[in-house]
Amino acid sequence: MFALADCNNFYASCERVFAPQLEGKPIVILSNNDGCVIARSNEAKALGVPMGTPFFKIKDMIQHHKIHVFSSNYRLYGDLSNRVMMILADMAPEQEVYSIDECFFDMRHMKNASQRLDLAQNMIDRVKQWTGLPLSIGIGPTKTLAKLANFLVKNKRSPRPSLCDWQALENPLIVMENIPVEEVWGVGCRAGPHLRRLGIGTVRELCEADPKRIRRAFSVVMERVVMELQGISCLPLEIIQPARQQIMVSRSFGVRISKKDALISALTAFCTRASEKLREKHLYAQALCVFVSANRFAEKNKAFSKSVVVPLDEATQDTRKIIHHALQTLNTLYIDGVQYQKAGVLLMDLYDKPLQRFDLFNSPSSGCTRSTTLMKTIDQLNHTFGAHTVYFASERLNSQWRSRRSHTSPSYTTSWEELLRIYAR
DNA sequence: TCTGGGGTCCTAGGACCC
DNA sequence: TCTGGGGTCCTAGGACCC
Repeated sequence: MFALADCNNFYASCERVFAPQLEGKPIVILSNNDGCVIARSNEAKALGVPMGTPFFKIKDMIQHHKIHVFSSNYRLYGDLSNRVMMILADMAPEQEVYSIDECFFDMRHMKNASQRLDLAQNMIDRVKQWTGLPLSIGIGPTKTLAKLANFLVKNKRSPRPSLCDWQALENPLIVMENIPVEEVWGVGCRAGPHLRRLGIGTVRELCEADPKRIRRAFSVVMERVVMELQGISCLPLEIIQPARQQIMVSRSFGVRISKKDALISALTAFCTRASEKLREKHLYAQALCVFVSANRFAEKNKAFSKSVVVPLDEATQDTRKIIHHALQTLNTLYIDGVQYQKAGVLLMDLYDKPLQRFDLFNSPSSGCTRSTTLMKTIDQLNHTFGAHTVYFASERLNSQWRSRRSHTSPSYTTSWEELLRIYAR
């Protein structure tokens, strides 16, 4: 048995924890650069704000319905997510953190359904009391069915308000009959229409399909989805996070930029952050990819995108080396006159130990330890005295590219300056 | 005018080996 | 006229997730 715990409308709920006057009011959260709607409160969903819409297309609607708008505040959401995950980890032995607002648990050890329901209810109550965040829990014999149980909770089709045990449903086939196939975990926007063309439109129809036929028409992934719906567990709990395979940092720019120094500045910032992530995870990169693009929504002949992969002769986690290679690459990518909209850096071929190829005739240089010490010192300074206490100078050449964030809430839980203030009269 | 960021896995096809 | 069989590894592109 698996349980899936999921925070309701996570980003919107995080904002509400520190702005309780917004309880019951419609809220939307925007992506970086205030581009698209990426989270909505129930009230905003009810008003018909679609997920993923560009903000500029719904500005009138926002004003008309007095919808509250927030730029995304990942420091706040990340911190609250950690708190929720820690609370839950304390209550159940085996936890897989699946995303910023979701985690799976192993519930095999729970003898009966009432024990499972009690534990789940305790989790919901404790998270609400300790963090102020609302949680839903779905329980099922496979991860996919636990997800589906969670869907029932979110859509108020569960017998209980915040949790649902698939095993306790009186007639699961009838329930499946009334859920469109697109709601299944693993069926995306491409497979949905394809399944419908094959005469499979509901979860029940997918559950009753022949797995081998589905495998031929799709792939082993969809075959597993069918089996999971049938109650055959194919996706185990992943308690130990598998090692990262790549680390990416990229941003859309606040305005279109055409000057090379703005791109240099942006890439320096991206490389700095990517290298920090590398060191946080104790990894070394053996290759990197640099990419730049112009407006991707332009007509085909105007849309422009270019990327270059650079293999490194030595795996590294040294920000200087990564910046050096990225900026060298920029010389071959940059075209005068292009209006750039986005750029990024991707670190690839990650290893948990440096792959060192020493010179056959010389002893290992001391460069390695010097580099480690320098990076550690920089990280410590920035950790102790705040981000950007020390940085690489080329980051400040031109800050034209910085993203728009016009509706940001304070970092209530991660910055002394931005703590919530309460006044007494 | 304006459209996010960061990941994973699978498959097909090409290159190469004996 | 007629051109094998059985592998591995790598990469690009597609699909999916939150």
